[in-house]
Amino acid sequence: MEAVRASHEHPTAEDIYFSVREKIKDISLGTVYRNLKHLADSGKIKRITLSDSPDRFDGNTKEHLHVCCLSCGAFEDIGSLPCKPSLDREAEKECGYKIVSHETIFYGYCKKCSENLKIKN
Amino acid sequence: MEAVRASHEHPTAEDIYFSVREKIKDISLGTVYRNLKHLADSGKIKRITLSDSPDRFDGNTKEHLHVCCLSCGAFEDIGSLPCKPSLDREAEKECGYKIVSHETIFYGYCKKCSENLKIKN
DNA sequence: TCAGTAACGATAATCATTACTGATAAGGAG
DNA sequence: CTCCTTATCAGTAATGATTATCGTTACTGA
Repeated sequence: MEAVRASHEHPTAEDIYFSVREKIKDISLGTVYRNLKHLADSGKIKRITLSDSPDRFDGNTKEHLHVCCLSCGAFEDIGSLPCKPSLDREAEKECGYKIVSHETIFYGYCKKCSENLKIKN
Repeated sequence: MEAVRASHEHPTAEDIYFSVREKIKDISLGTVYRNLKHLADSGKIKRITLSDSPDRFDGNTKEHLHVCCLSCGAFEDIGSLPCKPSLDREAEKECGYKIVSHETIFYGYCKKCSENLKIKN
């Protein structure tokens, strides 16, 4: 839990594994997965699933936006752009579901990758 | 391609496999995966990745919203709710990425599942 | 007709994740 | 303290979706 909260970089299970190993030298990867699952199921952390990359975990459970680089896979928060809090209610009216949350991910190219691509073309 | 377009229910690779098999009786699952990958990579269809379920594919490449049932896994479009077209530009300004698209998924409980849950409690 | 390429079916390999298995430790109840 | 229960762990096997490989077959165009 500390390890997930400490990192602001949406660590993967493996990242967590290595960071926890600095304190608990013989913890096993299975234990990390098990506890991440418990934390995610109980809502204390958030699991983020992307294609072509292992799941990431986010200690910040407040709704916020994410952006993902299609070239290098970098994954960051978009801190400041507000997400309309009324959106869930609107969606609820539209589809008849009881909405509890939503997740928005932007896809694009980070600064470094867009420059590399420009040079190549 | 036809099979993906024909279904409006965000089929999984396996769904596609069975539906294509009605026309091409001995097509293999590998071929289905291979072609779905080509179509998705070239932008002709969209791949949707969720946790705890296989990837789904969407023949409708126009931006639109999705909703997913946390209990039964049902997955549908939210047809009518508009997604602000300016959102990508706003996000771009905030994070410095060159944004090309975004994906929003709402999570909640479908009609049937919310009723079942009410009865249980 | 034939070389070159593209796509296929079948199956093996991969990789993230989860399940299983003993072993060990912790917390009562008597 | 001793027995019993419960929980957690490390280590490892199993799972399941997806991708890669391989040998073969189908298509194309000169």
